[in-house]
Amino acid sequence: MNAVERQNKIVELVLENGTIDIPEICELFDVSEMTARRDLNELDRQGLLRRVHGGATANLGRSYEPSFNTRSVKNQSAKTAIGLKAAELIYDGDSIALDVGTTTLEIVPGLRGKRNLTIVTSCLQIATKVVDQISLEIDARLVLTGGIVRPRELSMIGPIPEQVYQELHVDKAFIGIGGVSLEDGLTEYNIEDTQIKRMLIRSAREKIVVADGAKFGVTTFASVGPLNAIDKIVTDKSAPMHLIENIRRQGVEVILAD
Amino acid sequence: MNAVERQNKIVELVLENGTIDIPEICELFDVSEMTARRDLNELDRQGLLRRVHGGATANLGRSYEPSFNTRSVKNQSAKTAIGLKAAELIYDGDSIALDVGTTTLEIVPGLRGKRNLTIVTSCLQIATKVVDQISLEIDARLVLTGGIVRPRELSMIGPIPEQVYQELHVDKAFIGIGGVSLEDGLTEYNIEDTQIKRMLIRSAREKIVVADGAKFGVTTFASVGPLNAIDKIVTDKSAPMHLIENIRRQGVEVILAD
DNA sequence: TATTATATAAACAAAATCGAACATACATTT
DNA sequence: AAATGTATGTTCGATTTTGTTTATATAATA
Repeated sequence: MNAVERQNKIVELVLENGTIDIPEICELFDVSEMTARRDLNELDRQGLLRRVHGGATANLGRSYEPSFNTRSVKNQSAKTAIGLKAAELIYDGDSIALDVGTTTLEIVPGLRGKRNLTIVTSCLQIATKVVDQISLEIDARLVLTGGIVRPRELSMIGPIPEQVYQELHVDKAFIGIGGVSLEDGLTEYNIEDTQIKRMLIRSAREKIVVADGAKFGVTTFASVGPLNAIDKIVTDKSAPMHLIENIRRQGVEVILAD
Repeated sequence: MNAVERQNKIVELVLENGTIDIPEICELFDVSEMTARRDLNELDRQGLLRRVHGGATANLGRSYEPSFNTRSVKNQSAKTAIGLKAAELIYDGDSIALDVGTTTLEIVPGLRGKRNLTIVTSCLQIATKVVDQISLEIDARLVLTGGIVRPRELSMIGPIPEQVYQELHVDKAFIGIGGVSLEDGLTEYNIEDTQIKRMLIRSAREKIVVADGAKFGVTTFASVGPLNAIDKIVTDKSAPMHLIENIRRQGVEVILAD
């Protein structure tokens, strides 16, 4: 077992149990305390966990966003279903923007077979997936916003994408979000994201949020906008029914994936 | 069992188990450690897995590499050497721009270990490779220009990258090129590329062309600029000596990789 | 607060791993 | 047959990772 493998397992364990301590690591992987410490320090540096005296804990504060890989596992099947359902809203010839996120990423497989799309995104991972799965020349045109690449999300931020979104106009924007609540509207983990999401929303004729049920009733760090800033929400049946009803009364169409 | 066959099996195993180590390969295929290492290094270079100390781990999300790969096996070892040599021109703290190309792509491995870099590129493939190989948060900041993604080269073109290059200024630009000749200077296959390359050259304090020997004495379709628009050329020993001498006389420093 | 137990980082040592250089074997080309 | 090219193995110094020791820092408890 090499270092990388061991560190991955440590992260898994921490995410599962919420915490880990040095002796536990020593025993599990048969390494010295020093190695265990070095691993934890490195993982803390990478932001994958939080180092504490004697061990480490999961890194799940309110303004902390779980890293892409970690997040994508959670609720995966719901997200896949939501992504496919959302893709049904896209027609041949549409220009669409795909926001950063694990749910928006799941829209990509649903694009197969659609013709003459223009896809705008500020997420490197989505771009890669589009290139992998779609025949670009014939069926789609891919536009990247550019910007400073954030290491974990592989999203691009800064003045470049803001300016680009200001100048581009798409038919439909699909927006990923950290939390959806009646009181606080749409909220996001990261303040840098909120600005881009706002521009994205402004640049689109139709604004569609994709969010699995676990996001409902949740408020995260930074506000993106009120609920009525958007037109539709695509979610799954695990979303609380009373919240859905309430959101619908505010004029937002809520679509449920099965 | 030949090398290719063995390497295919290794990739399969890694995809299946998520990881593999050197002794495992030695035993399974009855080869020396050195061969196992060479295989893993080669597969890492191809992007089929990620090399780590003691073995390799799976590398997801890069399945578009092979198509690119088949195109560019030619002069690969020369390009690798040129890339490494060119990387030696980069110092800690530098901001650099990496142009589209198979040779510029080979600069990326040479960036390992350098600190505090800012890397600007309009090539999706280079971006992916940087993300895979460099520890972004600490060692480098990656900026993508954005733009319309060209299906085959995975480079970005159009008004967005032109504007971005106009507004950014880097210490060193590394430029890939289709042909270098005394009469016609620097030329490129594609007219869309020339405009971007010109902006790139203008935005950099030091302009460095990377080109294997086969590009010398060659004129392709569209002109990028005269030879004296650049400061240095990094190439290999297969470049015709009389041309090199002549280029040097024009005040362009020519660096030979071994 | 003072004391004790535990955890920590730094420095050094040991082990594993690495890659460069060269050697060998075999196939292909000239 | 000779020359060239390719794949592989071997050796060895360099590098990376891990372990051990020790002085210091931190937490728990009296």
